[in-house]
Amino acid sequence: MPRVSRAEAEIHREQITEASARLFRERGINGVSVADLMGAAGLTHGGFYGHFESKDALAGVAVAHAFEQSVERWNRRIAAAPDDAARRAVLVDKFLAHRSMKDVGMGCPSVSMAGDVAREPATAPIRTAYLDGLESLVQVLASVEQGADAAAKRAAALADFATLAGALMLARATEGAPLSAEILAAARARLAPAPAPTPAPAPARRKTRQA
Amino acid sequence: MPRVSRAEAEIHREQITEASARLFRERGINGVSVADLMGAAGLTHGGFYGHFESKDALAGVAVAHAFEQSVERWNRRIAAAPDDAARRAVLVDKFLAHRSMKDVGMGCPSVSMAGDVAREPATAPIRTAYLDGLESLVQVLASVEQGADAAAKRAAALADFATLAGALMLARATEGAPLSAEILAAARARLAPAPAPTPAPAPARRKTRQA
DNA sequence: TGTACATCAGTGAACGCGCGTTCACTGATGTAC
DNA sequence: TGTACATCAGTGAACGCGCGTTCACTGATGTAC
Repeated sequence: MPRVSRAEAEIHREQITEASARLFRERGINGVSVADLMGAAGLTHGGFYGHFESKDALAGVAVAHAFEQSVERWNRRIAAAPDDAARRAVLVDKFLAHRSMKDVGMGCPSVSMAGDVAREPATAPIRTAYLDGLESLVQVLASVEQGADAAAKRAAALADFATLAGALMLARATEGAPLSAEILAAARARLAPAPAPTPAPAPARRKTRQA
Repeated sequence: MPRVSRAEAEIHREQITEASARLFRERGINGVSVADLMGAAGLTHGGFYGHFESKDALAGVAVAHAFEQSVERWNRRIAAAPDDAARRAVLVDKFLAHRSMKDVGMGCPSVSMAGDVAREPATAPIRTAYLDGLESLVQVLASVEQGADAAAKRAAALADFATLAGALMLARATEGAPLSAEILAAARARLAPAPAPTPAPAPARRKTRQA
């Protein structure tokens, strides 16, 4: 059915973006074909170039979208906490959760896209998207850090982020082995020495998304 | 010139392994073709399957080789230091050095291969190679950590490793932006708060390799 | 040491396949009157 | 509101290309005598 309405076409564009944001995180940019992405929106591959200039251009849009989702999620989480210490704690706790490690497609793109981004040339759209997205997340984290001044809070956020992202990356690469959970636990202990760890298997309903 | 001597064939196998260990780290497994790898050893692509069962099998061998190089390098570095604090400091310092970030092909495979490894199925040879290699590096780091007992030293090593690997990953993905060096500096400050940072541009000759 | 022959490391053409991108075409949508 | 026509979202075949892997072949190496 060719020539759908403009409203429908816009919905299609959003579906392609949404599916790309998930599939690129799960399988990497080379691991997903244009036909896969269009198929995820119920379309055939030929129409792709009516929506995006190239696969690379879409990768930039998709990564930006994934980071926006993460920033919104982080802001939602810290909004419910009473003070900065609790806000930082909830971000750490969710980021290093087992569920976070498993659901790559909805997880933080700072980890799942880092390898792809590092290998792209400096001019690729995905690099700008990644840089801006990471900066946004770092600022959210810095806003809840303890510190004498803004510089100290930012430095704490950067070091914390390195630990969080590194732990998730290593845990995923060793998934299936005991070492995987060991890494997550060690990072959790390092970043949140005092309070309670994970809240237990959860009683009733929970949100589906993560870090 | 077909049918070279067995000694030459063994050298060819080592050259393929060596080139793979470098190129896979730089460009990822999908970023290098069998023809590229054979070409790096001065051969044509057809002979590849006389040396390795498949590209996947080679990836396992190459990653294991890369980790072995890293373990040797770490052991060489700590051998020259007077005490455990100095040993840990030199490992942190070299891992987070600017040169370490730039030379992906000779850098630690725990960072450069993590993305590829995480997306491979559980049965892929590269997963076992990565797991064993990472475990070896963690043990080297644990052996120079401060701690009440072996468990505490291992936990410290795992948390430190997460910070090191995460910082290098994020710095590479943001290379070219000020944030990149900022991340490395924050991780360095977190892991080595007291002693001297980088030793300065270096006076005379230096080794070529890194983390 | 020398000869005869089997072995096998490497060659290069060929295989089937999937990819990103292009393009002529279709027919419902959107618009001008 | 109704009609006529231009627009353009999506289709599916086709393009050129590079990939991992296979295979018949070559001729120096390695070995048996």
